[in-house]
Amino acid sequence: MVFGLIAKGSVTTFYTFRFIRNSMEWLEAKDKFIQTWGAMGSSWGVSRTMSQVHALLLISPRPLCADNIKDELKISTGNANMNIRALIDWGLVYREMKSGDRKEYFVAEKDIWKVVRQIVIQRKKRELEPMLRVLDEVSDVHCDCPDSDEFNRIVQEIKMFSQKADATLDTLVKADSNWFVNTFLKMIRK
Amino acid sequence: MVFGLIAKGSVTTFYTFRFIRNSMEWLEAKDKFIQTWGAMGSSWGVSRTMSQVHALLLISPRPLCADNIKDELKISTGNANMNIRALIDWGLVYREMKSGDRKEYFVAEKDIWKVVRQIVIQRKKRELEPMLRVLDEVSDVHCDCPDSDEFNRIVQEIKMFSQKADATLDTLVKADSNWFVNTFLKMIRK
DNA sequence: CATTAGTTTCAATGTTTATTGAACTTTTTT
DNA sequence: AAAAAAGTTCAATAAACATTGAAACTAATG
Repeated sequence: MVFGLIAKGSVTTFYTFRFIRNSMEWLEAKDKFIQTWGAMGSSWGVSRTMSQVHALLLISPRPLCADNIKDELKISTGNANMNIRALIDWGLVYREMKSGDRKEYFVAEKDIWKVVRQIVIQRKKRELEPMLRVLDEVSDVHCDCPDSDEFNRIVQEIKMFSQKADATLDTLVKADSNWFVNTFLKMIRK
Repeated sequence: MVFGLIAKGSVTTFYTFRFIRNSMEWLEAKDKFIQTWGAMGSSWGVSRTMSQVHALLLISPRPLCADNIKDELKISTGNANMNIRALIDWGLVYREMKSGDRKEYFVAEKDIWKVVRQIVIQRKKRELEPMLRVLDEVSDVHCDCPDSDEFNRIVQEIKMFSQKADATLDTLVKADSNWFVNTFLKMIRK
């Protein structure tokens, strides 16, 4: 290992070059993860900033307060607040109090299986179930127009598929982490 | 059944009320389906108009040309063109020629299982695989900073989960429609 | 009970993303 | 080979969506 002496103001500080190089890598890696998680969010219909706040909390070993998040991501107080609240609504982040401190702190759910489960539960409720209701409303419309047969056929097909997906997701959501891993390992093998 | 006579300009037209009522319902149903499919798209990161074009083609019993789509959805020629092309890129819509007509016509893939499969293939390629590459890049960064351990732990967990998901989706994509239905029926029952 | 630290709200503003429309290219017809 | 018809591109514009910042609110402290 190579060592080095670096003057910093009047204090001479002792570092290993390896530490310096990896320290850079670490900051880059952290930033890249947050940016990528944010971009992924936005291509799945979740706001970029909300995903970035989520990423930041996921990799943080300790609870963060709104101010920490605001500073790290260089966003406004209001924005931080709104996105933290949205994450709590999604059930992906928990509030936490420290005794002797009136600030609120936040921690992310760290168990990835629980995170995915929670997202499935929420999107099912927010999108799949309303879609099923609409499919019911529009299905079985009779008329002498030549096009309504095809409409009914397709709507029926989508409805049946969605119901199947809905039921499957229910099962998935009730299952625990091991069940998930095992089932899909089995699926992969055959 | 109840009949009615309705004066329309100088011509007296003969309708059944039932036809009139259901004709309204049909147009409403069609519109509601297109609107809902569009809204669903936009909450999953797909442009509203692209999803609407998809919906329109899904329920159409015959191939449509760009002009039909432009008129039905009241959008510009350029917009129609761009979104049709994007749907072809996604593998959800096919080009079709009619002999004795120089216009291009378009048909949607109507087998819902194939539609879902195609979307899975595309999103896997466009999002899951790039994400896996980034996770590889940022994983296993060592440094003396106190936070890198948690970072590595979480990145590792996400990486393992994503690899599992990736493999599972590969299996799903290779499977045929019946396999899908049967497997998930089994999953639902136990 | 006034002060302060922390949180929430929301109109104004800024940013991103989608759409138009007109110019341009390509292909077919006369 | 000119005209017509269809298809494509893209800069300007419009619409959707996210962010700020300042004011309002709430709860804890001296």
